[in-house]
Amino acid sequence: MDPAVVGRRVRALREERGISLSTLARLAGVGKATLSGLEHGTRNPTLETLWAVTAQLGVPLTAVLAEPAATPTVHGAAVTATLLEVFTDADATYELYRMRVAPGPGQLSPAHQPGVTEHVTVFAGVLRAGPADAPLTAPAGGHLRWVSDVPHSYTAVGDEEVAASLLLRYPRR
Amino acid sequence: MDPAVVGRRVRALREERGISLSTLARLAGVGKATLSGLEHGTRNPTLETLWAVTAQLGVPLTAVLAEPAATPTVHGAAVTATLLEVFTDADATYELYRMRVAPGPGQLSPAHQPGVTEHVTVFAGVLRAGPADAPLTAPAGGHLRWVSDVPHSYTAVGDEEVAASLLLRYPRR
DNA sequence: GGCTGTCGTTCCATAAACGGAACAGTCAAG
DNA sequence: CTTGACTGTTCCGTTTATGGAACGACAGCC
Repeated sequence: MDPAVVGRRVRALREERGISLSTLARLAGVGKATLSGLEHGTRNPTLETLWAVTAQLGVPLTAVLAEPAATPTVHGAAVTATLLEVFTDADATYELYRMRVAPGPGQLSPAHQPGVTEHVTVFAGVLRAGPADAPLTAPAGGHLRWVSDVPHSYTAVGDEEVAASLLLRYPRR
Repeated sequence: MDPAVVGRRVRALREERGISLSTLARLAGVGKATLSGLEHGTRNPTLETLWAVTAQLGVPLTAVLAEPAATPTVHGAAVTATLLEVFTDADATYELYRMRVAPGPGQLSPAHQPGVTEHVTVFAGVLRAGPADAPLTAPAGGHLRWVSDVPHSYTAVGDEEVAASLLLRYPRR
């Protein structure tokens, strides 16, 4: 992470709108010194400060945070998954992944916590996945679901790479 | 913006991974007091702190900041859907949505082109959806699938808002 | 020339976020 | 029961982010 990048984006957004540092500081209710240091990357701003500034600029917080696009969390050799979204409700937290499974030998993943379930919707290719001792198979358009508190596997059937969405559901304890 | 929401997400992500507050604090190189206060929402964390924690959790900063809100394409009164991804392969085009259905009267959507299918995975709440004359019902964790070349409906059963993922499959003609 | 306004930076006392240590609570082993 | 390792919270001294004030620089105007 690079605070200088965040600072450059804030400054760029401010100058796009043609307002001065002094004015933005006053509107956002932060000190000029704070905003100056933030734009220079010489400070380590507080969430509250960054929020006040970006809200006044009319952009979401995420617009100024330097993100390496996505976060390719490589599960292993055959599977690559990128986290699309995390959300929580009263009963559970969910992680939604976009998943690709390369053809060839599959991949084994260790067990998760008790009660965790996985939900897969296959976009393309044919996927065999589920508990390692009893995997299920789904073609494009199909859907799989299993309790993943045991070791489980992902395998692409045939030569085509599998594209799917993977939803991990973690019940609240 | 609500620091308590950020804190809840951090805690949820940590507990999903089954690691203790003490361990995460040590791995992320922050104090336990800092992490405790962050999870409770009683602190106003620094970007550096939040970055260290989320990086250790393996999620982007945006995952804990309360604003995904990329492209809200409001289907109508009861249903709001945000497009997460578009995917095309040799046979079809897919659109993956995150969908919310508000409790109360449902919503009717007109027919799509012939051959279009919808696949819904319910995360929370109970959803009744499908062809208007023969809707299907699925609880949290359930999955629905229908050919949507006829008018179809979405209705939340009960008082709870429904969260779901919606996959639209458009066959290539 | 002086005067006035605004620009962005720097100085500085205050407030608060920080990490380490001490704390009570829980669980398992002996 | 005692011990030990662990949990998460709270206390507290240190570090640092904060906002107001002072600063020099520049522009327009008299």
